[in-house]
Amino acid sequence: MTETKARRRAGRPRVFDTDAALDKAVRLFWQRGYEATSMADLVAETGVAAASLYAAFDNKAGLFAAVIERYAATFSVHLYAPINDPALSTYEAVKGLLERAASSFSEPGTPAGCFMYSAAVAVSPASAAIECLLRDKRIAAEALLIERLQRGAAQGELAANTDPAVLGKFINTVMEGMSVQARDGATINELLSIAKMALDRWPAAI
Amino acid sequence: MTETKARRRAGRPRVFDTDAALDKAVRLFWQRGYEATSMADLVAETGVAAASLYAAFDNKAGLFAAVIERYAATFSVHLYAPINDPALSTYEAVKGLLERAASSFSEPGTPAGCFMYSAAVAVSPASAAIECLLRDKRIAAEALLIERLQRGAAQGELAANTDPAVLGKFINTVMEGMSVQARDGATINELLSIAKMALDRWPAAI
DNA sequence: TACCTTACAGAACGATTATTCAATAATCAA
DNA sequence: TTGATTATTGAATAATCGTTCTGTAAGGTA
Repeated sequence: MTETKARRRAGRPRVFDTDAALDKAVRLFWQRGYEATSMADLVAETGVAAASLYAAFDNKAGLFAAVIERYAATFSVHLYAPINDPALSTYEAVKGLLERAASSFSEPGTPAGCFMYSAAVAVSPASAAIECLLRDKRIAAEALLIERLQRGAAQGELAANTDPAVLGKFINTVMEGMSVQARDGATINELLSIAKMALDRWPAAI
Repeated sequence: MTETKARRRAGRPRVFDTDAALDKAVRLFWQRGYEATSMADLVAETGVAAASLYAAFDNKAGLFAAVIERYAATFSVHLYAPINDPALSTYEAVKGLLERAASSFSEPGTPAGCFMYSAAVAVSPASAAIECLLRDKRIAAEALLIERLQRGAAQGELAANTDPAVLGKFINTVMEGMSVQARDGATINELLSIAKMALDRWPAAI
């Protein structure tokens, strides 16, 4: 937590709420992707003038980077909470992750699927850096999952012949596929059946 | 097969090879997606003048529609061949599908992943029809897989308590996830391990 | 009060977008 | 050879892209 009573910066104070604007921008990039979202769209949606957005975020790529962090701090934190919950068994943690994916990917109030998986999959060479930002986040999330599975394996929660790295990649793959399914209109119940099937034959220790 | 010696249309004959141009366009849209691929890019890559492309395909959306059919007639046909092969058991067919996905999604000569899953996932409202074209293809492919599983179930190849629709959606989800994994740099061996783990969930009849 | 700093609003920027026009070229049927 | 039809080329179209400039407003500090 930064100090609430922080020294006010000199100059005219910012009038627009940064997080509120980012929340609007998150929805837009989430729905349309990076390249298909124009600065004009962002200005219209946030109600913040273009020059103000540039002053705050440098350029479109900078705004997108801030949007990624905003999404991570809100939606991703909620999605991955079971993985970081020490009270849960490894199986419960993965089950919780997939079930949250099912509900969150099909949540009516937000665009379908996961922002990290849809916002910049295929992109022009000029925006390759943008694609990379999201790819790094995806890879980091997968690593987090694999680490959790490795801890579980170390505590004897997984069958001895199970490779946590492969299992983690598999779970992550199913989740990425669930995002595509959600984009194509899959209901929460369909997503839950998919998650259930992925959890079937869980390689528990004997 | 249309007649080879078809009556020549009146007027100046087309000089550029339509399929060759479409093959180039496939790669471009596959790599960059619909919106991030400009007509200028397509002109540079195919070597065909803009006006000629418009004469042949009406507009960018029409060209993209032709590109979809070209991809379906080449890559998709190869990918789904095991599903349509009556000599294979249901298990062998699905195994063949997933293994072809693993190798084709990581094939060095082509963009990573599957065109149908990456070329237009998040798109501007103006191009919503484009997104729909691909979604319809994805849903049709899933239906094809489910039909194959239903035939297998009817022949007693699946466990009695297995819902072919759920199993098909699960297999399809894994394949969609594998496309994202391939885009993020997964090797063919990693993709094969994922496919293997999905097949471990296979509900064979007792 | 007078500075200094930052943020605002709106117009303007050059570059790029998808698309079309006008002129010419190549084939067929007569 | 003449006319009809279609393709090609290269320039030109209006609209939109991300970005920046200009002038003014709103806060601090002295």
